[in-house]
Amino acid sequence: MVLSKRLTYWYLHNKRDLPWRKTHEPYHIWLSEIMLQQTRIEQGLPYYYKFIEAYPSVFDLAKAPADDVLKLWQGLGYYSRARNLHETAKFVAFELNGVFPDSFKGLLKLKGVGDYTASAIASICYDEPVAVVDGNVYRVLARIFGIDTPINSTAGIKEFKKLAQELLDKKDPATFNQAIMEFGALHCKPQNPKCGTCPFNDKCLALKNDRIKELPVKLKKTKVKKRFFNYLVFNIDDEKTILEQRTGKGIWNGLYQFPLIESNALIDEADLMKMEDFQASISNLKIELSLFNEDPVIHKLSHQHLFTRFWVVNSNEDIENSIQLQRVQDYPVPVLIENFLNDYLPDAYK
DNA sequence: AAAGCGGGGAG
DNA sequence: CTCCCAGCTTT
Repeated sequence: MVLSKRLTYWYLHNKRDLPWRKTHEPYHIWLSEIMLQQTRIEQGLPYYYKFIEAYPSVFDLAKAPADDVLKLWQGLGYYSRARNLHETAKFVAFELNGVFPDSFKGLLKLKGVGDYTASAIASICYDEPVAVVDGNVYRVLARIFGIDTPINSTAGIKEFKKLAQELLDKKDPATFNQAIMEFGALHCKPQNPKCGTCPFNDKCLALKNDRIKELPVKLKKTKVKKRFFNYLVFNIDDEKTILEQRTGKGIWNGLYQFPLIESNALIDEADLMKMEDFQASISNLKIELSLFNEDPVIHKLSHQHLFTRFWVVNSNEDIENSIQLQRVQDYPVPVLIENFLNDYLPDAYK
């Protein structure tokens, strides 16, 4: 039997009941696909529900303030996705009269939509025969066909896309694409794949050659960089503080945080007082410093470990641009800040 | 071609 | 601890 037939048979009997599988509306499919980029379904699911409730149509999303969108995205990570999501919503709503492009080529032009996402939307919404290649597809194909070309090499990306496109059921690309991904997620898993009950265990080259654990091949892991964050949590008359919005190309672009002093190592109060950035932050204020956490919080990102200390800067003099402490939770903040706030803010403020 | 971008779950 | 997740963009 051809691969696509076995795959779709497996899919029909094993697929999960997911909300975006009840619709072919481009807005909902697009929203789910952006959210699920590099994100597990279990993690993205609650966000999907939140977004379709807050923004039932692309027009609602387009009209929303950027900070509201980021706030709703808070905790999901890769925040450029949220910024691109909003940009694309505005483009579709205001430039395309709310109608999404109806082809792979057209979809590919949208911000935040790459080869995978354009293929997913085009196949699911418009039955266009374009194969998706996500992490699941790489794994399933690498194993069944015993391919050891690195999946994140230029050659690998080309090779796997070509193979997936050949295998694709051109008559029902929507089902095939979702089937191969679901199969990778539930059956041909990274660890402990269920080879014993696999519909392909008669032909899988990786199983035959005992290479399940080697495939797929992925090029080198990046090394983690250590950074040292000192947040200045201003406490003005026990009612106000300062937040700043992150800008630029680094982590958490667009999110808010307390004034940050970054150092090259863990520092004490005396070191902090000597730093120019710190002196500039407090200007001529009369302050009293207290360290909130002696043991730094180690916030782990994919490529960085952030050793973080929160310094409470008490003062009775007001500062320009200060905001009410209660208002802090209205701003989109990194999980690192959110966790701190849950420890720091009295219950009355939450 | 390589680097950068989050947070969380599984083993 | 390591690996990886319905990847994309920038350099």
